Order: sequence, then C-alpha cells, then structure tokens
Amino acid sequence: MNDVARAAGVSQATVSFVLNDRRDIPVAPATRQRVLEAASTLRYRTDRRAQELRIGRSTTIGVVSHGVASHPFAGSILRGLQREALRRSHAVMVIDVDVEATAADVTDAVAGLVDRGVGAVVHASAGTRPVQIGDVDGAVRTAFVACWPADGSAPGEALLLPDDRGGGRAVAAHVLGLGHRSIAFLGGPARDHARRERERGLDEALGLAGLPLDSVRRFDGDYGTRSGYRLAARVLEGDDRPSALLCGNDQMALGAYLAARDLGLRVPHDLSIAGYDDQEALANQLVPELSTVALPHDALGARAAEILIGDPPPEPVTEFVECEVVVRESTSPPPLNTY
Amino acid sequence: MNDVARAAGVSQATVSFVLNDRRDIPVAPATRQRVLEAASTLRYRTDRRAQELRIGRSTTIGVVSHGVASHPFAGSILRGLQREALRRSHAVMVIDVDVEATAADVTDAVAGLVDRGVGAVVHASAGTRPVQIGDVDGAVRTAFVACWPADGSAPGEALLLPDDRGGGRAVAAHVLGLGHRSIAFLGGPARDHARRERERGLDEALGLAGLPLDSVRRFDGDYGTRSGYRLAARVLEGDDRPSALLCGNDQMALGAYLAARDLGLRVPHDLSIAGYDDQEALANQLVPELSTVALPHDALGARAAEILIGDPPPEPVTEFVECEVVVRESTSPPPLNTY
DNA sequence: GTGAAAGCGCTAACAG
DNA sequence: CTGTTAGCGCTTTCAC
Repeated sequence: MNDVARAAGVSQATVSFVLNDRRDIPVAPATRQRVLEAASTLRYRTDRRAQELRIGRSTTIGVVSHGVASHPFAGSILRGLQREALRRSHAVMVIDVDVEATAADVTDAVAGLVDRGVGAVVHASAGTRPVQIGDVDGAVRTAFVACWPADGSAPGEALLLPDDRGGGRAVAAHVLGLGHRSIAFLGGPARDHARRERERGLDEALGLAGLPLDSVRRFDGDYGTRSGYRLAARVLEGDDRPSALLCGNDQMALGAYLAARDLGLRVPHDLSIAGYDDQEALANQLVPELSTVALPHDALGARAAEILIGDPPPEPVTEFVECEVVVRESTSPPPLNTY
Repeated sequence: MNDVARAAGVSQATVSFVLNDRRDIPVAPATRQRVLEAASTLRYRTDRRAQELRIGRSTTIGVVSHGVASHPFAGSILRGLQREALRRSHAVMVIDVDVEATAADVTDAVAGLVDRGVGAVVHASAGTRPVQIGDVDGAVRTAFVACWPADGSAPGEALLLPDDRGGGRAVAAHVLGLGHRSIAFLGGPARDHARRERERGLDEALGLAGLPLDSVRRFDGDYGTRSGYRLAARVLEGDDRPSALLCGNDQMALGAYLAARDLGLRVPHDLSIAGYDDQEALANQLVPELSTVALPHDALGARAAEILIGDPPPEPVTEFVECEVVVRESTSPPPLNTY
C-alpha cells in the first residue's frame, strides 16, 4: 500500500480510502484516478488478513462439512453457499470431517477455522441427520444445513432443513394421482430422520386421498443401491405385486430398476418407480429417466450464507425449504388402469 | 496473549515462546507450566492471521476445485489433501469454480485465496482435463491434481495425474486374461485425455497378448449413463456380440448394465462389463458388483499437500499415480469358453 | 531466564 | 481534501 501511495504521490491513508471506496471521506477525482491506476499497474491487492486484523471483523465464513466425500451431492450446498458469500465479498473455507467424527475431531476442525479468522461456521451434511459439533463455547456464529447438533444443544442462528415431509407428500400425491393404489414404500433406515419425515408425508397424502395407511406396504433399507435391489426383488416376486415403488432415495431407485429388469418388468409400463434426491448424474441419466424429488441443497447453502453474513437474527430461525417433485419418465399410470 | 501473560505472571513474549514450543529459548519448567495452564483455563487460541502476518509465511493452502459439484468423487481429492495438510498443521481453503469458468473467473478465485493469505494453491479437477488457471503471475506456489493449465503454461511445482494408461492396460489385461477375445471399448469423448490414455493402455495390452488392435471395436461416448446405455444397446444388438465391454467409466458401465438387462443378457454370465473410476456408492453397490479401476484421488490430493507444504522441489515434478483394477463380480470368463 | 519494543499490512481517528 | 499516527495480535531481536 505504501508503494501504491508513493507511485500515486499520495499518503498511504488516502490509498486505503479510495481502495475501500469510502464515500464519507471526500477524495479528489483526479487523485482517486491516480491511486486506482497505480494500484492496478503495481498489481496491488489488499491483504485480507491484515485488514481483518485491523477491523476486527471477518470476511470469510467456514464450513464444516460432515462427510462430503461420502455424499455425491454435498457439492450443491457448497456451491450455493459460495455463490452467496461471493456476492457479499466473502470467501468460504471448508474443512471436511468424517461422517463418524467424534466431538473432539469437530472441535479441532472448528478451532482451525476460528483461528484463521472465520466469522461464522456452518455445519453441513448431505444426509439430514445429527452431527457432532464439538465444544465451541458459543464463540462463533453458527448455522446448520441439513443437520443439527447431536448433543441436543441449540442450533446456533439458523437451522435450515429440506422439507422432507412435504417432499414425501408430493411424490406420494403424484403417484396416487396417476391412479396407483398398490404401492410399496422402500424407505431408508427406520430410525433415519429423513426416512421418517418422508413416510409421514406419504401418510398425509394417503389421508388426503382418503386411503387407509396400511394400503401401502413399508420396508426398511439403508439408502444403498443394493438394499433397493433386495427390497424391490422381494416385493416384486411376491403375489399382489405393487404397481408403484416409492424409494427412499435415487440410489435405492436404481436398485429397483435393476431388480425390475431382472424380473422382466418394464418401467414404467409394468411398474412405476420414484426416487428421492434428484442426484446429479444419476436421476436424469437413468433409462428411463427417474422421476424423483429434488433436494434444495443449493438454496439451503445460499440461505446459510445470507443469514450468517447479515446481521444476526433476533432469535434463531428454523426454515424448511421446499422439495419439488421432478416428474420424468419412470412414473406413469398403472397397467390395467380401471378408473 | 496479554491476558495469558498476566494470568501466568510473565511477559507476553514468554507466552509466545512456550506456546510455540521454542527449544532454543530456555524457559523454566515451572514458568512453562504456569503459562500452559493459564492458556488453557483462559481458552486461549492463537490468531493465525496475526501470526502469519508477522512471520510472513502461510499456514493454509488453497484449492481451486474445478467443478466439485459436478463430480461425485472430487471429495476424495479434498480428503487426501486435507488429511496431509492437517498433519502439517495447515488448513485447507477451497473455492469451487464452475467447470466452464473463464480465465477471469479463476483469476478472481485465486486472488480471493491469495488475499486471504494462502501460501499455495492447488488446482483440482475430477476429470483429468485442462483447466483455466487465470492470470496469477506466478505469485504463488501451485500444483495441479488431475488437470493441467489450459493455456499451455507450466504446471507450477507439480503435475499429479492418475496413470490412466496403466489403468487402461490393467483392465484390458484382466479381461483378456479371463479369455475374452471379442471385446468392445465404450470410451469417453474421442478428444478426452483420459479416454485416449485408457485406450492406449488397451492397445498396449492387446500388443502384449499378441492380438491385433482392430480386434476390439471402439465407440465414443460422453461418460454419461445414457451414452453407455445407447452404445451398449447398439453393440449388443448387432451380430457377433462382444463377450466383454470395457467402459469409459462407471456411469457408462451402469448404462451397459441397464442395456444388457433390457436385452435379456446376464452379467457376467453372458456378458462381462468393466467400468473405470471405482466411484463411491456406485461401483460396489451395483448388482452384480462392478469390476472397475480405482482412481487414486486421495493419494493425488495427499501428494499435492506434501509437495506444497514442503520445500519447493528444485524442478517441477510430474507424477503418475497407479490406478489399480478392482475385480468384483461383473467380469468372468466368456460363455462357451474354448481354451 | 525474562521483558521491552519494533514491526508485519492494514484502518480510522484526528490534525492540518 | 490529505497526511500522521496509533494499534489490531502476534514474533523476535536485544538488553537486562
């Protein structure tokens, strides 16, 4: 900055003023111009560390990602977050911790972030589940995306979740609307939060349609393709084969695709299949393309950035972001349609 | 730090000495102990920004990820990188740029990183392809993981690539070794680097086996599941159906699975299929489990951290990291085996 | 062994 | 409108 000042023939303070575009300090247009030029020819860039040190605020937000590596689409959360952060000239620093990280591991991660001056941290997961948050002592602004503190503590300034119940209701309504009455629900683990919400959504849709809850058979899977395969094979081999499968996620739907084909069933002609997640490079690439529910990861990430960079909300916010069903080719009216 | 000094009844400098564990400055064990205790009860943490500002070196390394969001397993690169960085008490700051980012976009990304004091940046991609690097003017140490500068400039201190040729050779040898003589290669785009290397590997394996290069039919896909489906359907429907398919990646192999089933072919009984990438949650989840080639993303990331945190190598290093074939269930000897 | 003081690159009073 | 200066939290030289 001194070099720029010298080159422009002004004081270093003046350089700071024009570079930070401070409108309250008047600077002669000509001077201003000289400074800008000097800065540009010298390829000057302000050192954020020094700047932050001085102003006492941070221009970077940290994210603790609880197992990106294990989840293909965590990228979207990051993307939304980053885009929004960038718009507010903030940077994003991420540190990935294992899905099975202990509280101590996470404490280290958060500490590393805080030591480097992040002004806020967002915990992000792709699975909508409890995560370890470590012992951070409320030292930093925090938000949660698709996860919440495993230890039951308060979820910082914001708890941002996909509206899985609504999504579950929406796909169910879609399939019901097509005329299906014999449906199987191939869900995630029985204790999984998302699975439960989605199933409740299903129940709501059933209620709305005036159908008994036990008209849909339900199974527990593990969100893996193989479990989708196994469950689908089992239900499809029995008598009174369902005409539609509501899968816990796209991976399980893929398993169902494989199982259906192995049994000589055509999708969607003989069997409709719906997924959940709208996983990139999967749902829209399948043959036939998979009807599914889009998870609003990008929006969730963006919202987190928005909240944490702005003024702290008077009280913690909890938001459920809508999950839209995206209808593609794998769902159609049931065969032998009788209405 | 002043608070700690006061609490321990020593000067602030002494606190710095013991906290940084400087063995060249002798400190009385008792004093040392008092400082440590004070620091811990006050929950003191050193501000890396101030520290870096003073010492003039950085303890964080930046990564420009060229399209994480679009590639499911970029996470592994990050993971390896982070693990290695952590071992050397560095942090990792990532910024994701779009796959189609312009040089200007990338310049901004790198600048954001450098302004925040990263000591080095690694460009990472999941696709092994040229990437924009922006105009960074050699201002910072740089390495490339699974990518290289699109503008033909020198690849910084290190160019780290998967050995796709070796991987291609290895799968081909595996399938050839099983006895297959009628093979089709369903590759990625004709101009794609990885596709070409993998195909060269195939040629080498053919040469080693004393087989003519034209004994394997080759097709161009786009690494998407649908293109795998389309290509497989085409080649499988024709006369002299191949007994084995070498796919450009796991996604295409999945397409081939789907196509094979649609034609009533059993894998691997009627048809062997091999993928490439060993994509998490895909390859090992398919039914049957997919034989494929593992990409060493984790190792690549780790190596980048190792190089950039250590002393600069005297001259740029280029390393090819081995891709191992992982044999699972989708490959077996051909039907009507005649040897 | 320990402490005082300078300075890393920056911002923000305040004086001119 | 511009320049001087103190100080953000730290490290390190040098004197005690």
